[in-house]
Amino acid sequence: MAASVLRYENWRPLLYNDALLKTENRKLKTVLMDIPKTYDPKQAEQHIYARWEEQGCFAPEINHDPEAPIYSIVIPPPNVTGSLHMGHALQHTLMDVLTRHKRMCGYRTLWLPGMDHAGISTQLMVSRELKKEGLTRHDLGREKFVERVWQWKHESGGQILKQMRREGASVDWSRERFTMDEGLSRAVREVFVRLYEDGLIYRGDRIVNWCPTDQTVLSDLEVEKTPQAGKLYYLQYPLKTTNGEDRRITVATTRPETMLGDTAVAVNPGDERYRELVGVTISLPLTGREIPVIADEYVDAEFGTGAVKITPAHDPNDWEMGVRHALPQVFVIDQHARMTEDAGKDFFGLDRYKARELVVEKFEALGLLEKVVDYEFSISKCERCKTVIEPLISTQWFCRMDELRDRALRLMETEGKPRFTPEVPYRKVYTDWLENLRDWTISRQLWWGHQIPAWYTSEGKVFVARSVEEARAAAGTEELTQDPDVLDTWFSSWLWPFSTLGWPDETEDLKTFYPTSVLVTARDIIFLWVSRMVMSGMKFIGATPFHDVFITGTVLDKHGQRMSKTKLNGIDPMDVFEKYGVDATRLVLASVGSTDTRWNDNQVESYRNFANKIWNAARFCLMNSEGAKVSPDAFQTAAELPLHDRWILSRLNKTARDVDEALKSYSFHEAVQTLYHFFWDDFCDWYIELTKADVTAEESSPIRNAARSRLVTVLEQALRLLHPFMPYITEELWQRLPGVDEKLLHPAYTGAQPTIMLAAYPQRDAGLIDERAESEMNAVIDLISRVRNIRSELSVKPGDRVRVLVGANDEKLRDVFAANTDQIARLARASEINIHERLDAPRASARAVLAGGAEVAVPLEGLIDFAQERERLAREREKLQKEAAKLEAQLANPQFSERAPVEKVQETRERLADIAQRTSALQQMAEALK
RNA sequence: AGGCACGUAUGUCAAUGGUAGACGGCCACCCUUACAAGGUGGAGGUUGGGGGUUCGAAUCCCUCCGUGCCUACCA
Repeated sequence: MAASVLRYENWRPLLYNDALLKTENRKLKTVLMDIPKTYDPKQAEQHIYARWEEQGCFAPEINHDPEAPIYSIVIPPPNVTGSLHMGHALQHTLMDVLTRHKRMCGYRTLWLPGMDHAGISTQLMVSRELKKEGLTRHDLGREKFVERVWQWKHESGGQILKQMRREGASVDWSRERFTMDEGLSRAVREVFVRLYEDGLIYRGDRIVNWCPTDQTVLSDLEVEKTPQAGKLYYLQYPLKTTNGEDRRITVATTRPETMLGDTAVAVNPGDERYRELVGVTISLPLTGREIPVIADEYVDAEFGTGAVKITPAHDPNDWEMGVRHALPQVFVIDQHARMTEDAGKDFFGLDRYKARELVVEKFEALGLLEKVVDYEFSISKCERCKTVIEPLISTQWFCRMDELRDRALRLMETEGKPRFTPEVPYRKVYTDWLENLRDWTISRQLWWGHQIPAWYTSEGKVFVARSVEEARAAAGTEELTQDPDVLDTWFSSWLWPFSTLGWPDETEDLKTFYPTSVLVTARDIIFLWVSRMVMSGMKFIGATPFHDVFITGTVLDKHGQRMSKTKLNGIDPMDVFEKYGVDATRLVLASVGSTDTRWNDNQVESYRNFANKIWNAARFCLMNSEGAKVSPDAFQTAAELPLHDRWILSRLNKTARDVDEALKSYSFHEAVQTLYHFFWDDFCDWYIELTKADVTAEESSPIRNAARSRLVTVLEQALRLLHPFMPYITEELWQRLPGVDEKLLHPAYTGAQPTIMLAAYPQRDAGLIDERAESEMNAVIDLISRVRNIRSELSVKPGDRVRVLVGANDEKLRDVFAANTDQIARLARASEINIHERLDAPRASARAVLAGGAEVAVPLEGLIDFAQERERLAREREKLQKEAAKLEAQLANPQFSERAPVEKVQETRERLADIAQRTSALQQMAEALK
């Protein structure tokens, strides 16, 4: 029976139809007792998401308030090849928290999902599949290959989107985008043409990072540098002398094979050792070529021998020097990293590393190898396939960045946009990088991607156009060949915030949701992506693409290492969901926020326990919910409300206030802490316990039902506060509360099916924050805690009742205790509470001092060891005296009272006075024991 | 090499220059009718070392040690 009751679709009408609510069905409690004692996250995770999706809760259209403020986020598009890792889970959690929060606040909310076509990764992935069939992409040809990639995408791409559903990500699937969609491709072509027409895109010969495996150029940002233990070879080059004298110049190199392409040796112009050699000719060994010695400031006289071999065709720095000195370029290495014909017949066709060995061998044979030393240097590798990069000269397309860069920098300077969180250090990181920006190599020698919209005539004349038709018209001929290269993947990603909204058309979405509210992303793509989006946004829309940028921390493994596929130290978020539930995992991730954090299962476990605590608190409320109803009126009888009710209202409103402020400043950790403590400490530990007496009464009565209604009403508010962080459990429970209906929805969503995700997020009501209730409640809590403390220290059996004697000078305090004797007696397990102005307790009592100077005694004839008890009191006094000493020293310092703010001095005096009072009370108690 | 962070309880992390906290773990006692994934109570810190500024420093400055990240170059 219980199992069917718990089904989402049918349990609510079954339990809470009006008839049941009216008739006080006795069976209700029995049925509800069958709610399991532990929360099973999987059950909720299975059905709830689909329901939200079916009802269209994620789309901004659900909000029908024309005046609603706008909140929008575009997802950093994950690679189509990717599957969910911790970094995604972290970002998605934060974006979902923000989105759900704003949605519940009545904003018209859009969180737009989508994917990136990920040029190199995807092409590699499909090529690898082909390899299994014994094919290469060249066997298929370009068209068939691209078709095959699309097929792969449809069949197995986008795993991550399914996983996002499990995460509870409230993205609008109706607006899902892919960077290779027709719409986005059109935006890419439009941007390319406009930049070309503005003279910002050009084609030219440059030395570039070439990946010999992937057969494509890579941008600097796609290259990773790794330290490498290698060798430094000292090669001697004979100088051409008129008198036939054997003179040599020694150069040091890590890549001897490139000497075959040397066209000069450079020295620093200020270097005395070589001054007279500048201009002298060298006969380059193994080649028979003659090359000059030149002088250039770039050369560091301190390093190596102070003389550098120059290979303009195969080294970026040498290339630049070659340009400065008009040196010839000799190509000795080809695109497959093999030696060319120009390297000489001994080397032609050799792999670069084989060639290196052979060069060294030959130098040694010639007696020109001076020495070889061990040397550690960093080597450039392809980020994707880890092949060592070969710098090569080739014709590529470039984008000039100066103008774009300047606008982005000005935006930061004048408006402080985008606003980075954490501002330190990312604002500086961002601007520093922009200031040193170089031109962007945008062409890639791949097949998968946006083919460059440039066409060539048979004479090689180029026409850049939005379409082949446009190009033909411009060229006046049908005989055009399109540039075979595709654009860097980032050339579509950098348009993401507006291309996804329909640009270049002036769509409603673009007008409504651009600029987006915030970008949540990882720090390693601040340059690759964030800065470029700002530049494109400024250029093409004239406005920043996002107001805020939140940079997440990194989830590390337990040794503080980055999680990575190669290290196999990654933790799969899906496994964690499976083990602890999505909601618990989300709390951990929300707590991570912007700090680097080592992953720790204990943390998830503790939040799993928290979810269970919520479950059981709700279970208790439901078991005692006959005659109760969630209602804003539950607290309307304000004047007569008991202390604990006024107190929980105050706590609730402070919590709403604090969570709101925390989220405003992206302090996710603080928001989680606030909610955790409110729910567990305030609501469970105290409120439920304090209201239990009324709520669990056997017989129905107006008092009982009112107390029950207040209880479920507070619970309902708490669930709403928790919802953005823990969407599943809150929905699961919310649906079961009595009296939950469409009236609880935010006004912007009236008419929608009742769901907590469209309920109004609790806003602080300053009028309900009640400092007096809080301080009175604190006094009661303090008293109960002290009695519990005494019981524990003196090993009083839990079942034994004790007498509690209270002495308080303050009449108001006595009134507070008097008004709550039943509560105190119940929670402290006391048989009676006697409150007097002065404490008058039997000698055989355990005593304690409360905050505010009240005293409490628990008579324990036979249990008290007088000496031990005196010692206990002495220890406590000692603690206080230590603190008092510190405060006294502070006050004794004349500088303190002179320079510290008046309130601080006053506060210190009060604290000291309080301590003095408590100390003397403890003293008297000790006396009483003699 | 330069730059930027970080270093707090046994672990993971908090703390506008003003009483150093939370969670987990640990110890003791309790299956008290929402919850043992729980309850009650408790132990545990010269905030990496040293110096300085200040009435007052985990917080600001200097320095050393350790860790991480970024950028550039390394012929």
